[in-house]
Amino acid sequence: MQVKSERRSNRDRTAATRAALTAAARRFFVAKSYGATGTPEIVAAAGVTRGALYHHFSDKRALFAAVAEAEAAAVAAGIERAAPQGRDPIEALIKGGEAFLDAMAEPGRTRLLLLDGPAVLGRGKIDEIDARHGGRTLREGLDEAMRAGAIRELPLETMAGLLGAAYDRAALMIDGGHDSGEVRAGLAALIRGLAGAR
Amino acid sequence: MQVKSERRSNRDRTAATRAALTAAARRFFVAKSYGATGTPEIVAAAGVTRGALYHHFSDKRALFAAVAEAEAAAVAAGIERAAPQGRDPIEALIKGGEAFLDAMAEPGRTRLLLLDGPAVLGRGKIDEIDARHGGRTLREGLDEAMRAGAIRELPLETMAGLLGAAYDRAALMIDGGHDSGEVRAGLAALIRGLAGAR
DNA sequence: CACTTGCATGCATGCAGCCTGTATGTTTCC
DNA sequence: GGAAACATACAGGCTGCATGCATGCAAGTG
Repeated sequence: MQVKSERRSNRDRTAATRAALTAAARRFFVAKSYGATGTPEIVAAAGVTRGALYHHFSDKRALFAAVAEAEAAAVAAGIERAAPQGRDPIEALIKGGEAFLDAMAEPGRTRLLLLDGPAVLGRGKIDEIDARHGGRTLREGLDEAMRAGAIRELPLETMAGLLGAAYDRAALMIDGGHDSGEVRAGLAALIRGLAGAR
Repeated sequence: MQVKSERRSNRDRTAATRAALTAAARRFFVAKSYGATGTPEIVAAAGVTRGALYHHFSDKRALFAAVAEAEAAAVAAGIERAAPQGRDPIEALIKGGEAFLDAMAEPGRTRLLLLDGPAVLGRGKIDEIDARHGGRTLREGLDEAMRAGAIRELPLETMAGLLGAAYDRAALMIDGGHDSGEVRAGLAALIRGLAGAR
């Protein structure tokens, strides 16, 4: 009689190990922040050793980057799923923002993407991640609204950055207990303001 | 003949040591970030030992908090100094924002207050610091503009938070090489938009 | 009003525990 | 047989604390 040998392909092993590591890391990073989390507790929770971790990730930072990347992708997917693509580009923009806030309501996302992310990975890296995922939606929405003449013509990258920051803070405020309706109304006012101005 | 005995009162000693520590710490935190800076290098640069550090600060975090607090106060002082208090509350708001960006151009401030600050001290703590210093100016300016009927009536705290986030990001963008004029124009457009909207 | 006596404050040194990253083995796949 | 996946062992560094020493300081004493 022989113990179930649990034979797996290398690809499966890698995928499973990486998934276990990022999942465990995510829990700790969310609960205790990146800095206060040690790799020993991560690997213990994931059921592997530190050797496996450093085999798959060059660094503790690289592990965090993987977690953040997945989180940003999940946010973008949430927005994409809810994307209405209505006629009015202004309303589409606002709806997209609502979808973003809904997606960011998932526990831990604000900490990962808005607090620790910039500090651990640097503004540049987190901007690049954002540009590929969530921030892209906003930039495209703004672009469309400008092309349609619905809002004032202004430098796209700049406005996407400034409005994106407002949306990020909005997510943080809601996460901190601030009234969600008020925050959303404020954001809508900001957007509509860009439409009216000469 | 006796060696200059360097006799100092305890108050003076404390002030000098704390100043040396926070100054040295600021340099490293700015150059290498909070996480990558060790207390040994800080105390070496300050010319004291780790014993002195832990005598004056409960924690490495507490030392960072002292640095951030001083930085925020310096920013607020810069704004206060440049405060125009013109007739038009809208223009006053925009001018105040320009003063904020000028103050934030001082090297290291974006990293201390906008990147590491929130991650190390937490959003709550950094908000509280901001509320006492720089953010106060914005909130008061908005309040005045609303009372004067110059901009749309909206929840004050909420709008101060959202606009404050845009200004923070603006400082980061400029620090990152983004064109300052464009960013300032974008911010002005956001503010003026609030004036026009119904 | 000197003076010393006792205590608190400021600071240095040494230690314990933990953590990161790497180097080196061992097992599993291919 | 070789490479990939993983485990184990080790070196260096860092944080926070506990302990020890010196100096300022306030109160009492003669």
